[in-house]
This record gives sequence, structure tokens and C-alpha cells, in this order.
Amino acid sequence: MAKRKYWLMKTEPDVFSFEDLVAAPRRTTHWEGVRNYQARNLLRDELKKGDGVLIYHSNAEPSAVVGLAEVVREGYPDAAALDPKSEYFDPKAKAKGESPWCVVDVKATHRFSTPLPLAQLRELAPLKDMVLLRKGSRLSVQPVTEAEFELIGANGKPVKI
DNA sequence: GCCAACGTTGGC
DNA sequence: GCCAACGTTGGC
Repeated sequence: MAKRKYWLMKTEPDVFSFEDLVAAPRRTTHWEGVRNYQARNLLRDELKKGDGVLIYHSNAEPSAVVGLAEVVREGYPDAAALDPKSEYFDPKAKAKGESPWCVVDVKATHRFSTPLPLAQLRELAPLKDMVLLRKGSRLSVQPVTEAEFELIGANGKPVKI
């Protein structure tokens, strides 16, 4: 099996929070609604079963990494793009008859007993090159190095769910 | 609520 | 193919 890789996924807790993921059946959901090609390509090609995921709350008080998850199913089409009732509906995808967008299934594994807010992440010197902390970084699915994942994991004091 | 950064759209 | 206009993200 290929070496485990690491990712960070953003979500707005008002829309879908980490606790919503924990409350979902089997603590698993398909990570729908990514509508950016760069992020789509990662979901489609790069995220593999068993990869580690940092769950990050954006537009939150405070914005923070709040827990860990794992990829349990690799990329497949995001059906929400074809559903007119979904807020992620994509008329162009509907016209084409197939969804160009991708989801993976992620499962919550650990809750941080100490969520790590942005300000605190910025204080950790080894994270200075982290994608999340780059100015203007908006990518909602982004790569994380093993060192970054381990450091953030340790600092968050994760508790197995 | 403001606004900087970024991605996408569409006129030409 | 250029680029201005527009929409979205997301920190503050």
C-alpha cells in the first residue's frame, strides 16, 4: 500500500461542523460541494483510502483545526451537482448529464480536546510554510506534510472517538 | 461589515 | 488570448 498522505479540509461549522460529522451514521459522510478545480483534482486523484485529514472550521469563532478524520472511500462523482434541490447544484453539469465534481468519504476518528485556532497555528514555527497559513490561501482541500500533521495532531491532544 | 486575494466569466 | 468585471472565500 502506498504511503499514507495527509490533507486538510475546510468546512464552515454553520453549514457542516465536525460535530455534524461525528453525529453522522458511522461518523462518515461524503465531502460534497467542492467547486474548485484544483481541489477537485486532489479529491479525484490524490486522496487515498487511509489518508489522514485535519478538519478545519473556517468562518468560525475562532477558526480552528478541531479534529481528525480519515479517507474511507476514494474519489467518485458528486451527485449533488445534478440535484436541482441541492445548494451545490451545478446547471452546467446538469446540462452535460454528468457531474465533473468529486467527493470522497471521510470518517471522523479523533476530536481535539484542545482545538487549535489560527493564531496558535501561526505561533508554531515549523508551520510557517503551511498552505493554510499562506496569505490569500483559499483552497478547501489542501495537502499537509506528515510533519505538519503530526505536530498539529500532538498539539490538539486528540481523543479517539 | 470591510476588504484583500483569488477564480471565473464574458466581451472584444 | 487578453483582461476587466464580477462573485466568492475567509480573516479580521
